[in-house]
Amino acid sequence: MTGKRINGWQGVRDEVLRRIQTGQWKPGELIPGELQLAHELGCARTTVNRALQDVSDRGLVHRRRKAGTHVARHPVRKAVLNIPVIRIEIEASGQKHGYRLIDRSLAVPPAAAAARLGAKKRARALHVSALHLADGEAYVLEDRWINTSAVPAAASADFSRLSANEWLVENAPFSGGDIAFSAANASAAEAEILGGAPASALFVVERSTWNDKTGITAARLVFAPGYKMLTVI
Amino acid sequence: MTGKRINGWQGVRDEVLRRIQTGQWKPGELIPGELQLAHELGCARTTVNRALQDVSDRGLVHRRRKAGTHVARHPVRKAVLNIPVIRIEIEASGQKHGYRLIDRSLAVPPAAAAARLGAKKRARALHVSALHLADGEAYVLEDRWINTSAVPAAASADFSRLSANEWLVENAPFSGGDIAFSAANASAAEAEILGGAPASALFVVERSTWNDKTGITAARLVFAPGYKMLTVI
DNA sequence: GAGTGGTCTAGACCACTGT
DNA sequence: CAGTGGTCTAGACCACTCC
Repeated sequence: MTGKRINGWQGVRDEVLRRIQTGQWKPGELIPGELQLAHELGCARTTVNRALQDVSDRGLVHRRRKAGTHVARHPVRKAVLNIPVIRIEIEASGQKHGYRLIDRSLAVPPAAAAARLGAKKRARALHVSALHLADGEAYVLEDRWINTSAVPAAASADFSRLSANEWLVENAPFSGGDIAFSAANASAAEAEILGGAPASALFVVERSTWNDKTGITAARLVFAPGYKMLTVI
Repeated sequence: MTGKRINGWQGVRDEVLRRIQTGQWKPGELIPGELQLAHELGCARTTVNRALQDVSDRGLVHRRRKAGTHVARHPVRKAVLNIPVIRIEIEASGQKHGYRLIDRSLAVPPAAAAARLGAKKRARALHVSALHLADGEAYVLEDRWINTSAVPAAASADFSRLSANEWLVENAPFSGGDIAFSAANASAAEAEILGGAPASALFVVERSTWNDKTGITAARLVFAPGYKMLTVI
């Protein structure tokens, strides 16, 4: 007994985090094995294993069989971004969600969008452009291409009341996707719709999703001036 | 036996994901209990529990004692951003990291920065401004305030060769922090240093970190034009 | 109160990898 | 080859919460 009270695997994790934060275990250093820690802290090895896997997931230690567990030299902090449906994001902040469909048409997407959809050249896809509002103010402009050969049902959805964003979540399951965050100067049209001066800096999110290697949709979300995306480490 | 081969808890997780993706289990629906699933898949309840916790962490199901496990109605996708030390980020992409210290001085921080540091009014803090380069090209401008009462050792670090970013990782452990991502128009000075037209849109990251409620540092990272931050879902 | 998930345990075997 | 983490198991008890 060390006199310390450890409360479950989260308690073990916190103790490990404390030893790293206080410098008791320094970067690059080998920490005791699971069995030894379990004995020291008075719990089963399984519990220590669970705790250390959590610390490893956070990037604070590296674990290798036979080599043991080492404190990371260059901890790679991980920030988890929650990506909810836009309506929910707005409502979660206590605001009223508004929605206005701007365009819905079948057309040949530009090369960049076609590539992200994995569609054939000159194949037509469904284009949906819409504005989301929070308490009546422009919030984000959604410009989206949908691969109708992968999601045929989309051809008969009208998107005038339910956004493509939300419709897809409920009707087009996906197995993976990628996201890019960047900044862009507002085009004249974007400045007109979103408000703010022409060429003002806008926060842009580009998402592609696919299901089993088949492209489903590619969206470009342009947020109104002043938007910040927040999270914690 | 169902004739299905399940390979460990990750196999169970994949099977659960498959059933959600294919719509076999629909949004809002109650899925079988752990014991029943364990029996169906031919493994121990512990294994099913491990798998379902992983699926829950991804936001695809909600679990409540007594109520059981339900498929989420509005799955909140989570994107994990890796936040490495800037030098490592540049070197990981195969480029050569360059570094130029622009300013290092003790001064009274502006109100916004002071608030993020949790410092007293009119208290002085250490200001460090530096440019990081990738293969000789401007990459990101780092503008940072350090709370010297929380990290006294910083006062004697010179930051001319090792960036404050990296020095702090090794010398000032922290327990938490927050990050904000946004877009901003380049100031004249920023355009001059980073290249690109005046007022071009720049990607901005603002970080604050603290240790046990004591503010450590507040940094504003302004990336060169065209920067994109990528991740997967 | 009863049912479900959350966690702990002790033991076992496997998988990887440094020496 | 040997040491360490990765995982599975069966059983147990606890904690929460819906009815």
